[in-house]
Amino acid sequence: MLNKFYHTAEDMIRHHGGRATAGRIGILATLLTEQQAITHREIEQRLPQSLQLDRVTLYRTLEWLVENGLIHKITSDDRVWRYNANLEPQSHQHAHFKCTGCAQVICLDSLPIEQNWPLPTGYRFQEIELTVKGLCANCC
Amino acid sequence: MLNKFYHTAEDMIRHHGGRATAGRIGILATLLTEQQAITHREIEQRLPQSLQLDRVTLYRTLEWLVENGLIHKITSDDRVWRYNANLEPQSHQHAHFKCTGCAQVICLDSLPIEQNWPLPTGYRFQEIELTVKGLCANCC
DNA sequence: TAATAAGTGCAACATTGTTGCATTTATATC
DNA sequence: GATATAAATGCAACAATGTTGCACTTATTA
Repeated sequence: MLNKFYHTAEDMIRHHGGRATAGRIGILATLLTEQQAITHREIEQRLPQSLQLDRVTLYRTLEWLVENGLIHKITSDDRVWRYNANLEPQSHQHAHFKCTGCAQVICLDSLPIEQNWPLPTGYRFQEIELTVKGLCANCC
Repeated sequence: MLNKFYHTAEDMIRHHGGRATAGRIGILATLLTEQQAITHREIEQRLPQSLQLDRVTLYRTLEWLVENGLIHKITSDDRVWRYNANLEPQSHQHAHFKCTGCAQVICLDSLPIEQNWPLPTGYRFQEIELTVKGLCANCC
């Protein structure tokens, strides 16, 4: 199952002019398999034993993947970044759902986010961060 | 100017059955004077020299004020909590604006947040966190 | 004024993320 | 295929934010 994503991951990385290292491919493939956004620590745990990376390398690789638009990272109230692969590169503007029971985070692509927010005069809109909190199906 | 808020702060604290200590009153009064949400560190800097509190006490006092609904705290992408006094106790559900230039955070009470978000089946809505990012009047 | 629970200060710790620098490696070129 | 080189990695140390345990102090009650 994971193998399928290794090839995809390598392609995505090469398309962005980056070196296709084992670390990058493994990390991106791991994120591609996930149906949810996961933390640095969770990524570490899911990497195969043949691919044990240094914490710092993982942080730097994630940063590179974000900068190149292959993944995106999500703020949360527990002060931990969560990462999710960008299946469709163009749609970064979407909302997220966080379960207050198990801390699971998923992307809510279905939520359209209009950009007409009434700000104080003199303020300029850039982007919006929207997190819906509640209980997931398992925690209900 | 600050004195006016000390009396208000003390009243608010006593109404909630808490001890009216110098620390609590000073911290709440400081937050009441602010037109924006400020961080733990900024609160520390704004406290009068006659009231120098331990970091831990400040954290615990803020926690108490949040639990008692006198202030609320706001997540941000820089992993730092920001605190704001609750002028109208009932209206916790509002959006925030964060300036990407100076990191200033203000409350956008004018934004109505409807609660009809289409979640996956089996999911239950609890609350919503909404942060609009952009440039404030000073940074434009 | 004294008793007591509530609040505070200090030290140590935990978690998450970052920086500097030497070493290793993927890729381009020969 | 061998080699040069920039890019990526690993290690150690550090930084920022927040938490825990426990002894001490203080606001409140009686």
